[in-house]
Amino acid sequence: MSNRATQATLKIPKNSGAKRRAGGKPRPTDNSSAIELDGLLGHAGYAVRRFQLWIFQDFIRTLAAVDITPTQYSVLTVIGANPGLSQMAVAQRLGIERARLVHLLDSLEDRKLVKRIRSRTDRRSHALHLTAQGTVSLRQFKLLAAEHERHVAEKIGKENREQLLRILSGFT
Amino acid sequence: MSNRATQATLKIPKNSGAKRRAGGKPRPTDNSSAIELDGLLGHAGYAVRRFQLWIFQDFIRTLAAVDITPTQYSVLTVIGANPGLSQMAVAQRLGIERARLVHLLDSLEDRKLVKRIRSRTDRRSHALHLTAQGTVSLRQFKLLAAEHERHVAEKIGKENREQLLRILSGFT
DNA sequence: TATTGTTATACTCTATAACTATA
DNA sequence: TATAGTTATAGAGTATAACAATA
Repeated sequence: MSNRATQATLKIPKNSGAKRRAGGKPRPTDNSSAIELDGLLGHAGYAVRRFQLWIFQDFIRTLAAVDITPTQYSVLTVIGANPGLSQMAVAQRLGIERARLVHLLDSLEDRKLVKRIRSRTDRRSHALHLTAQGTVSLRQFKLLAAEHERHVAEKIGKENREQLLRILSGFT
Repeated sequence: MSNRATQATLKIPKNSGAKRRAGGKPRPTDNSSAIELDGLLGHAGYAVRRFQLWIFQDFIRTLAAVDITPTQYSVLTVIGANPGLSQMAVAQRLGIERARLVHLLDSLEDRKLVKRIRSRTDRRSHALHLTAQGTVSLRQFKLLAAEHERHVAEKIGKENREQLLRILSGFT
């Protein structure tokens, strides 16, 4: 009923910015820039959603060569910083469903970036570790992620980016 | 390949905050608050994603009684402020796929909030209007949305919310 | 009994292509 | 030919429930 999905996924348009409209008389439906957004502009959620679309698109574009999404990056980073973590712990920490993390890890394990090691103390759980290759790769991913972060700074300004991080520091 | 979906949907946990862990000795996987987030904290995208999850959850919770999602609200608001707009125009303006907007409008039309009127000048397109009931309802939705916005201000601070809107004002 | 990881199902959203009716 | 709206399909993500192994 109220458990509704309200996406913020992405979309990297192939024909970005191209194709405006050749000639002919402009029709009322055409002047998209003149469309009134009304109250929407006063809503933090709207701005944040649009910003997140941009930021995720840029992240994916910047890390396209290594084929790593923001979610994959966050999983790798947390495992790298906390070797031996269980799947439950990673899922809770990042707010990912544990059922979904299974598939994410399947993929990362197939790519030899992560390994699951059966815990000896609690054989129900898996201790998560980066592989040697995963450790090396993550270093490269971090360089690219830093580049993405510079794009953010360019887009909204260095000072503004820092203020943003400060304002949202409570959401970890 | 790089056109990947990197969600930010939501999840309103039924058992919010409950169920921690009764007794027994704490296990290494249990101290979620001690888990190192490493570089993630320096990324605007991570903070923004977490913030958006919170904000959408609160929006949905606050408008649960009227069963309106952020996306539905944005569509209604734009139509209300720009009567006669075509579906293409709304879709472009809000960054919604036109194929998806069809279903969104089907639902809003079923609920008698919106009506599609065949354009007389271009019979391919529909001019979108709020119904009388839609106009009345939207006023109520806006009151609830304003209440949601106050929650945001309480959460991050009045000043911070205004700074946020200013920083992200470019993303419309 | 409870928890971890897993599998499975239903639903939402994105991306895409194709179809129709108009232009 | 091109465009607006529609329909359909595939993939990603969320929400849930159920199951096996283990605690």
